[in-house]
Amino acid sequence: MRYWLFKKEPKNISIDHIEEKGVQNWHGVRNYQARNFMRTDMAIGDKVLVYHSNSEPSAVVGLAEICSAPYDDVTAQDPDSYHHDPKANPDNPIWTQIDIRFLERFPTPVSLEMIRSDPSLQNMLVIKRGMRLSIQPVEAADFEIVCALARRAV
DNA sequence: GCCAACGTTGGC
DNA sequence: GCCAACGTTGGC
Repeated sequence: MRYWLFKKEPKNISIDHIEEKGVQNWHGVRNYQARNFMRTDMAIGDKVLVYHSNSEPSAVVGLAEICSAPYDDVTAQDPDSYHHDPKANPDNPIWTQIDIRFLERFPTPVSLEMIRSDPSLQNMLVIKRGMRLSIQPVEAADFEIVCALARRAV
């Protein structure tokens, strides 16, 4: 099993949305590296840290799991979509999405600052300068540490 | 295939 | 809202 961090501004998709819907399609990814993670490296059951970016504070706020195979992100073909890509069409959908299932909301969100100040989490991609990937692989050890921090009672 | 210009991301 | 850092685009 692999571990991932999915980043989104909460005004687009938040842990509230994911909990409410139970299953959330993760659409709107328009970066080839992030797309290729979905296409080739993810499997059903992989665990996903849900991260709120551009937030107060930006933080890992919950846990989900991959619950579908990758499939076409048709919002790319919709001229009215915020995520429209004029190069995408049914013969060449270009972009991919995947479904995640809500598992848990963390009692203690793990903020960027907490990750940055934890000596054992210094390899996490999310704190790397200039890191903008919206889908990032996470090491198993880092995943366990983040979950342990997040599940502490406040 | 280089690389400058541009648009976007996202922390602050 | 600012702006550093990055990915993408397109002229050459």
